[in-house]
Amino acid sequence: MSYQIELRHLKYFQVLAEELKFRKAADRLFISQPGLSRQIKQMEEIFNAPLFDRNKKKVALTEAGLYLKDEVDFIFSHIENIKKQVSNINEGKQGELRIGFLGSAAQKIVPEVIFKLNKVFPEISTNLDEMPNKLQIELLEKDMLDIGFVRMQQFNPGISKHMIHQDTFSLVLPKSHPMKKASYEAVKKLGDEPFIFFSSDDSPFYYDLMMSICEDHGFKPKTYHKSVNALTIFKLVEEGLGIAIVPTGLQYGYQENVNFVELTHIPQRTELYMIWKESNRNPALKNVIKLLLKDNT
Amino acid sequence: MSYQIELRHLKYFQVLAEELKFRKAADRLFISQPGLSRQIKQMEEIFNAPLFDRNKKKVALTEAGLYLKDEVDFIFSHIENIKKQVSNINEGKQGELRIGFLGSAAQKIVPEVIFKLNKVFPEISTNLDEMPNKLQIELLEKDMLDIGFVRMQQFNPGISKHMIHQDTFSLVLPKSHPMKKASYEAVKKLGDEPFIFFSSDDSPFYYDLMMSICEDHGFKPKTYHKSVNALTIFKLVEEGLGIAIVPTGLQYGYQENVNFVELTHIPQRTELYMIWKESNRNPALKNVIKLLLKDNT
DNA sequence: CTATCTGATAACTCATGGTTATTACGTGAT
DNA sequence: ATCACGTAATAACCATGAGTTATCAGATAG
Repeated sequence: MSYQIELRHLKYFQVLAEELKFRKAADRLFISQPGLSRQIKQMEEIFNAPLFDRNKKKVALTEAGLYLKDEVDFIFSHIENIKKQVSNINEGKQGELRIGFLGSAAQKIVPEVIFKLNKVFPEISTNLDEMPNKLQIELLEKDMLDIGFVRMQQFNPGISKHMIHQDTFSLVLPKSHPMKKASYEAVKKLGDEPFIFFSSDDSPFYYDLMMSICEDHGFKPKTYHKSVNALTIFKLVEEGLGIAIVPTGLQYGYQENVNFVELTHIPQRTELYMIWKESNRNPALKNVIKLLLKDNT
Repeated sequence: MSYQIELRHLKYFQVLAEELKFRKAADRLFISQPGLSRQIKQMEEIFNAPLFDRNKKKVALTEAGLYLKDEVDFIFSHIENIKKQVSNINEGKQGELRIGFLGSAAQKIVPEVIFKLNKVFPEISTNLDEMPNKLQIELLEKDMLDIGFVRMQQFNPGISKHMIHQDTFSLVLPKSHPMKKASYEAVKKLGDEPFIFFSSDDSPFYYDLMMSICEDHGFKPKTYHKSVNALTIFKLVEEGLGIAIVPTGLQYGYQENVNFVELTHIPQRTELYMIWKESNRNPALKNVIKLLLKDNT
């Protein structure tokens, strides 16, 4: 065992694997091309396997190199997290949780969870960001997020879920609209009105659910406007551009300008899940999960 | 950002964290004590946090250092696995699976699984080891095992399971024993006979299940001999030292010297689970899991 | 109060990562 | 062809910093 592998090697490998050009990679690393060549060569000796095919024409990753690239990316992202964590602990915090959540959970549920969390772990700080389902999953997978709050049905393997809240849907109507809570009869009556929905791109499942409500009542909604943002939707309803169906929980704080009519009788419910990645090594997360599982058994 | 962290630092830290003595750690690392001192100091600068308390009296890990130790151990074990994996891929193998299994699955089930596996992934090599439940879990957690075959009920979080096989129990009786398959009446009849069981240490759940069978029939078994090993149990039965209850699947290959009487009417069943750690990054494992989940949906 | 631990500091040296200069080979344009 | 401009590998040199030895300052123990 002549040499020892170092992070330097891995960093060089990582950049070269991205650029697939020694010159370009060397420039990005602020070293000379021969220097990089030598280090990569050394690395291949250590691993006892070629990592790049040099066909005099092109530099390409070998099978082994392809595998290694993923792992190296993982290692560096992991080390980055460790650094943050160490400095957190050093500053007296137990750790930091990076939390993503849907706008539709921002009003009531997420604040409640954070409040509870803070009561039990006052030394854990949080970093909250509103974002759509899809992005949450993506960042979770990359270890760039610790906890997500999403509405969806299917989850990739390696993602754990815990149902936080089940909610009915509510109609959102302009103040001027003839239908009121008291005079409510049926969704069917609204078949001709234009609907405003959440964008389907970010959470197709949620969109399908909305559609199923309308379908159950025998009509296909006309949709002229979509938005990812609840406030925007309310604004549009307020302006008389259409009506909407949203999770009932969203009404907190918005009752002034629009009317809410809860649809308790229809079967559809929306479930808010707290999700996290099984393999996430953030110790703060581990504590939270432990607490969560103890609470609900 | 003055310096860059290197694996060297982490290795030194790891050893010092174990020894908690600069001299001793330096000796183990084959470097001089001042060299180690300097590298650790540098490391603390990089992390911007003290990792050791030096009280003029004793060297001890700080809170942050304690956390880091775990992570560093993880990183090195991970890199070790990566090295093996890279050399595997380089040698044409898709990868290697380290598989642990109970003796009671060795006869029929594990070979069948391996056979299927080999048909789909001939380039994945395996490394099979018989071991008790407990050890499998332990090695799995440490990423020293990829797949386990266990009989148990509860699993730690982070461990995934998949039921492979459900089996009835069978009585194991000496050839000379009056009770035969044909003449079978009830387990109760055996209340006075001495029983031979699997050791309770390694799988308390399994032991409890055995007990419940006897309990259901109104007796508490007398047990003089225990063993982890099925063959040993059969041998003891053969020698007339008692009778046993084992998963029916175990009889394959052993019918010569003892009689098996399958207990189809009692409710107890034993379930063999294939288990793995969610966060295991072995790509060969990922392939196998994917196949497994596709098969059974 | 000495003998012997401990870890930190200071000054030196030498291995090796990174450098420049050069070679060798490919491609594409003229 | 051959010239200009790519690519990466090789060789020889340089200089940074990891590891060295020597020493110091406290703590502990006989």
